[in-house]
Parts: sequence; C-alpha cells; structure tokens
Amino acid sequence: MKSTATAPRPTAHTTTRSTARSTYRHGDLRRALLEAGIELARSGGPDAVVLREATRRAGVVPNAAYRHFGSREELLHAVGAAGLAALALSMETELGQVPSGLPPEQHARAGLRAVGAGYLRFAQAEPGWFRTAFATAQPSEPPDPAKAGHSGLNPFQLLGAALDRLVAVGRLPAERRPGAEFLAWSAVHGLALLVIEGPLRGVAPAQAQALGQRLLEMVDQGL
Amino acid sequence: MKSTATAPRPTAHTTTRSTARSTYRHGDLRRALLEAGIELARSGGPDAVVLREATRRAGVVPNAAYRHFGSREELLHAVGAAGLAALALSMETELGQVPSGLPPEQHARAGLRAVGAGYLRFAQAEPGWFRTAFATAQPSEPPDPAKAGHSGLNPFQLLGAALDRLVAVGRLPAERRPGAEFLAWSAVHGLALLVIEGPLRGVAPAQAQALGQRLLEMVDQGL
DNA sequence: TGTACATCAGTGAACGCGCGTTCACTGATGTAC
DNA sequence: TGTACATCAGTGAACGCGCGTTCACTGATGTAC
Repeated sequence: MKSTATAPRPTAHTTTRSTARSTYRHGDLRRALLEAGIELARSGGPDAVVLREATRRAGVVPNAAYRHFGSREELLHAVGAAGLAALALSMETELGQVPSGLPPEQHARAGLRAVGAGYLRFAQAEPGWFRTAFATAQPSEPPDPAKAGHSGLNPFQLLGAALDRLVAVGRLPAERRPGAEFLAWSAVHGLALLVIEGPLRGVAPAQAQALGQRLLEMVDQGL
Repeated sequence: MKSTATAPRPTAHTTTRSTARSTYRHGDLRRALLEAGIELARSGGPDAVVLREATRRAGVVPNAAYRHFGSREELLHAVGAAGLAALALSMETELGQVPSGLPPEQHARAGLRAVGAGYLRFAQAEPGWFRTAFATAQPSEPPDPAKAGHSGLNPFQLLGAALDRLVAVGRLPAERRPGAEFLAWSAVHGLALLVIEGPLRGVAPAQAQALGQRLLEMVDQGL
C-alpha cells in the first residue's frame, strides 16, 4: 500500500523524521539539511553524508537541497566546518578547567595539555563528525568564523595560542616555535585515529584516556 | 562500432591492459587481481579498490574474481596485507642503514628513529596504499606472514622490537615499556596523515622530511 | 600413445541498488500600488 | 484595506552511472585407464 497517493500535498511525506511540515514552504530547510548532515556524519563519517538521505530526513524532495547547497560537496563542507567549531568548543571547555592559581610556566603547560585533551575528547566522543571535520580542516588560511569556538578562535588557532604562551613563559625556546603546531598536532591526531579507527578501536575509554595523558606528557617533555 | 561481436573469444577483450591473454584460462588471475588492486589502492586509497575495475585491468569478466576472492572486501584485505608487508620492508631498509659501530644506547635510539622514518617514508611515497594498509592493520593479533617483511616481523613487531632494545639498553624504564608502541605510533601516524591528507598536504618533501626528523626527536626525548 | 572423463576457471547476461544532478513546473509569500 | 504581480522555495519526474553479486553456461586442462 503506497500511501503517497491521496494525502494532501504538504503533509504527504509521512516518512519525515524531524520536520513534519504543515506548510508548503519548509521554513528553515538549510538548517534542517545541515543538521541532518551532521547526524549522518556523526553516525558514519564523511562518506555517510549523502545528499538524498539528508533531504529524506528533512522531509523534502531530493533536489530541494539545491536551493541551499550547490552540491553534495558543499553540504559536506558545511558539516565539517560545524565540526571544527564543535572541536574548538571542546578545547575551550578543557581550557576553562585549568586552575588559574598556577605559576606561569605550569599554567602554560596545562594550557597545551588542555588543548590536546579537548582534541582527544571530541575525537572519541564524536568519531564520525571528527573525521568529517578533519577532512575540512585542510585548505586555506583565511580564518572562517564558522569554524571557531566561543573565543572566536578555531582549533588550529587555539593550539597556536597555547604554544605562544609556552614561549612567552620561557618553557619553549622561541627558535623551536615555528612548526611546533604540527608536532603536537601529529601526536594527538595520531592517537585519535588509533583509537577511533585503528588498532586501539574498542579499547576501554578509561584506558584510552590514560594513554592520552601519557601522550600529552610525551609531547610536553619532548617539544 | 562494438568490436566484441566477431572477435575470437580468448582475445576478445581488447581493452585489457596488462595481461593480453592468448589462452582461455588466465594463468594467474589471483595475482593479477591483487596487483590491479594494489595499483588502484596506490592511486586512490581503499575506496578506489573496486572489484570490477580490477577485473577490467586483468582482462577478465567481473564475476571471474569470485573464483579467487569471496568478495570485494576480501580483495581489499589482501591489498592491505601486501601494504603492511611493504611497510615492514620500508622500515627494514631504514634499520639497515643504522651504523653498526655506535655505542649501545645510541644504537638503540637510532633503531627507533629508523622504524619511524621507514613508516613516514612509506606513507609519503605510497599514500593510498598506506591508507589501505592501515585500514587492514586493525584486527587480530595472530601475526600473519603475509604482512611481514624480510625479517618475518610485521610493522608493529618491528616497532616493538625497537622499543625492547631501548629497554635492554637502559634508555627506557621498563615500567614505561607497556603501551609505548602506541605513543610512538601515534606521533608518527599523525604526522603521516597531516602530510598525506591533512593540512600539510602539498608541503615540499624536504620540509616534510625535516618535520619528520623533529617529530622523531620529540618522541625520542619524550618517551 | 591414445581416449574418456571429471574438474573448475572464466564467460555471458542479468539483477537491484542508491546515488548526484537536471529539467520544467507550481504555488506560497511578500511587496507595490 | 484590497488587489496584481514578481519572486523563488519546494515538487515531480527522469537521467545515466557504476557498483557488487547471482545464475546457468562452456570449454581448457590434467588424470585414469
């Protein structure tokens, strides 16, 4: 029994999940598609961000998406950008938990660890979205506010700022500052992948957490 | 003009790339499919390992693959296993270049760096194959000879052996040995990804090399 | 040395699938008068 | 306050694509006698 036949137009799509429209116009389809896209990324990574499925979830016909995104790729990038913003937020949360009474050097070191911990936490909590975000992190440098956290900084900038503080405080020699982002980022990114899609997949969260602490220690000592 | 009509059967597939058969039987289709699969992985990563394309390149009809691989997945895993073996070889090459006259501690440290350098070198030289291999590195522990290098050790075992030597020589406290593989692996794997599909994509090879050296130094100091 | 026969590697044709994207359309909304 | 009209968000139908996988087949090869 196909139920699409006689139902009134606006409410015809009874498979609609989130947005059961009562009007012809959707209202905020762009946002609905983005949110559906995020949901897809969360549950299956970048490859799961499928245009047709996003429109299905928004209760809309497939090509309606083209009013708001030029292509599937554009939607994917929007999902990735939102992921970077969420990642920045995760870092900021960790940064906010650094005690303020510490001596300057300790404080700066704790800041770097917090940034790394926020990265690992987000990667583990949202592996699919994280992978999508990373795929988007690649390109240009003009900082995009859509990728930033509350501070207005994106993840890369938050890391840079933490390293700058290490230099300011005398913990990191200035001549070793250039490129240091990539050393710290490598370590933390590698562990994230080992945990979410590598040989450490399925390890107990507590154990992964402990490994994360050791890794951040290694970076702190080795930088 | 379709040329498939009257041509004699065995040589009908004029689009055949590598293996222009003159016999009805292929001879070594399994190997041909595996090699085609490797070629596909090398040029596009795991997603590019497409069963139909592999058979096309082997000059054979699509379903012929099922005489040798139970599914696309099985072919993909064979490609990945071969990649792990190639990775092990790359590590062994670097290990072979460690001078033998060094004092024990220097020698052990150079060994760990060599393992890391081999990893990075292979990842950069064969990004697509490397990604495919990593996807295969996940599962069980029963060491598979198909994934090993000349020494009979697979990449993970080569890393473990290098760390064991650090302990034997007194450079790494025994209590920090457990799990140390994952710290070193994380750092090196993260940089590999930053370079091949991350923000460092397109950086000059020499610069990537330099960053690799700094990273290995960080690990050496921080472990 | 020759013949009958079993084996099984590769063929040929077809399937259902879901995807991204294009086209011409329709009808709800907001604005100008 | 009411009407005409332009805009443009969402519809409906269709496209071509390439994929993995299944089926019943055919004919080359090697072995037993």
